[in-house]
Amino acid sequence: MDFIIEKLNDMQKEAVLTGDGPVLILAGAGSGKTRVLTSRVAYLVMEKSVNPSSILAITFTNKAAREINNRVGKMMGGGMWFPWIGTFHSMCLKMLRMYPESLGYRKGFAIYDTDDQKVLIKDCLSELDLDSKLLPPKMIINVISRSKDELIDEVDFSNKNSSDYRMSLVAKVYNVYQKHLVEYNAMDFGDLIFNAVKMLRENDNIRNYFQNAFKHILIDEYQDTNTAQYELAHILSEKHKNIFVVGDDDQSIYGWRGANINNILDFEEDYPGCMVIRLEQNYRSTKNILSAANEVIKNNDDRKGKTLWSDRSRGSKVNYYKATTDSMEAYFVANKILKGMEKGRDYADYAVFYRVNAQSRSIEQALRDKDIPYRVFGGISFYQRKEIKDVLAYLKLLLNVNDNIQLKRVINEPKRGIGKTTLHKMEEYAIDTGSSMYEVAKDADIYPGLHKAAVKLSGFVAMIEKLLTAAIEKSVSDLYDDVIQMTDILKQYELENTINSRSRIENIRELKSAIITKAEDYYESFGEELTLETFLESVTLSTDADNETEGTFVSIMTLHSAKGLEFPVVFMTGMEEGIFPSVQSLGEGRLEEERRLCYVGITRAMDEVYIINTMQRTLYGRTQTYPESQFLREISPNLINYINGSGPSVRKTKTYNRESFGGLRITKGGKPISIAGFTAEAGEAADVKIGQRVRHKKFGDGTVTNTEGSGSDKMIEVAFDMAGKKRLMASFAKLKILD
DNA sequence: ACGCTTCCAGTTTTT
DNA sequence: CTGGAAGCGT
Repeated sequence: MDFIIEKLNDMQKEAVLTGDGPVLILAGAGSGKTRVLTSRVAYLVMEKSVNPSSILAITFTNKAAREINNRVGKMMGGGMWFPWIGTFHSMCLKMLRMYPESLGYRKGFAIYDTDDQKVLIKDCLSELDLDSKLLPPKMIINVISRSKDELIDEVDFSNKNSSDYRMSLVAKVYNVYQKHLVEYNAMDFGDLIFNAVKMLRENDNIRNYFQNAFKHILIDEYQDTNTAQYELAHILSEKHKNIFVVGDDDQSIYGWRGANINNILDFEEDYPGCMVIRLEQNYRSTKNILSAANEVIKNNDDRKGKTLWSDRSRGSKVNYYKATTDSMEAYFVANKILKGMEKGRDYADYAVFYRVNAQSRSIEQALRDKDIPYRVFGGISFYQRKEIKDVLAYLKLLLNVNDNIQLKRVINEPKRGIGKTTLHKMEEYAIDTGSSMYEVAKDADIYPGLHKAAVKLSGFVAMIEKLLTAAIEKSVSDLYDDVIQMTDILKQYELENTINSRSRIENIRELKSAIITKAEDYYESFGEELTLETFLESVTLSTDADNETEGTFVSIMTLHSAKGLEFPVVFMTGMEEGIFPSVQSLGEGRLEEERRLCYVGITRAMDEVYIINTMQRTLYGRTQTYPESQFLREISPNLINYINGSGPSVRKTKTYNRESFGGLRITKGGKPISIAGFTAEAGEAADVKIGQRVRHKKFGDGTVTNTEGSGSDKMIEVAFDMAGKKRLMASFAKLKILD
């Protein structure tokens, strides 16, 4: 154990060795958070003789969970099994699977993803005769999900929203939606946490059992927990009070998804007498990069406050490049990467970040053009693809034939001549008889409205029945073969024979490899054959973020997906007001979260950062101009290396012809006539920063766009509103600083 | 019931 | 620009 402790700095040691009771670790970016967490787990087991099965460690991704498991295993020489390391969702699922009846569920309940939710919501809308134009399913899903995050059930929601007509309708949908979920024996993602809390609250025995079972609770990324997760942790830790949370309020970027930053901000009040330890030494970035990140984040009010420092060298300045178009931006990135490769860099050293997935297109194009291998992270994951979801829906249906949502997805996929009229009738009969659509399909010939479709329906039923037998007898991968073969799902794509359809076939084939790999892993870990249930569960709870970032390729991803990763060289693209920060966040006053996102981006970099914006961007088929991001101006110019000091904006500066502009009177020709009460001393504005508005006697008002050099040689570049761009000697220019 | 056309919306997304 | 959904004609 000593060899583990030796490697830690004082603060990390304190964190790892701290005694029982609540502990809050405020761990800055790159401060060795995972090392602390894993060391703590190893310490508890090896020094404090804590049983691994009484440790509950919660992470936000499966990847992080795996990493902790592996690292702890390695530290302890392997062979130790931690049954309770996982994500909030997987841990809750594990608890719920033990006592599903306590909530009126049956064994083997299904998990609904967003797609399933959407279908079910639409069903609920039509059942209630509500217009999906007035109440878009997406919005309803959002409202319901946020409510579950806040532990507001359908009854509470209805009571709270009785005055708002629209919301009272949503309340109705929420109610019917929950009813159907139980009926279909299914839970959505939000239910997993919500129901776990409910189960613990309402059942003394179950609560006591888990409170006793978990002697130590450790939570990673605590800043991104929502209210339900907070409550879960609170209940579980009530008895032993050993709650050890690690997080960084400055990296809370999932507020829009229900994360409650107050969980971390108020930890000290919620857990009186808790220990607070700050990890402020950053082992990742150079001093310059860190300073830039610190300068940005210090503009936030809603934070605990901490300043990261680094032992590393100053390093190079933060590079700033102003491109003309998004395509130029992308080629700048590509060329920089090629140059770096000549100097001995590896493709894997590079990451390109952007605010929205749609921005990846131009980046991808430039990289492809320059033959640079890359990989896009996030976006539509493999398991979200339509063709994969179709195959999975068949498998899910085999787990529960009464799951109408899956049945509706596959019954006419591929086309079997079963259309919506038939489906509508089946649905009605199912409601009338209180059975499922599959039961109705089985007895299609006894229902008057289904005579015509009866033959087709019985064909479908016969196929499913055969597959049901196969599901009992065969392994998941053999069952997959049967599904593909009997449903003939590939045929339509083969006939289509387009690039698109061929890639769909490839994906479906790829699914088999995924099944085989999972089955092998499972056998290795548990010595048992992978069950269909376990397979589907792991698929719904896994995401793209679990993918490996190692390899010889450039990683390109959204800033959100970048959290937790690090790269020697980072490109922050699209640093434009309206893109990043996004218009939506500006409109909703959610600037601080955007700024945290910027902080996350910069702190991913080890050696070099390139911040890029462009004057013209084509997004969603619309070309627009955006001003540079305010975050850029928050970094002081002495930390920035301006790659192209004067962009083409010089030539583009227009001569305004307005009567009055910025307190300046001008004539038709654009020449100022007089400036009332103007006085300025030479050198008064020697320390101006980029973005600063200044006034010049001759040129009028303008914005500082660049500064170069220092001391008496310092040059300032100012884009004057009327007179265009001028370069001035800082120590001589008579400039007045404006507010 | 199906396939073709038109229309529309379009952040971020660890589960 | 692009994918998905709704609408319409066969």
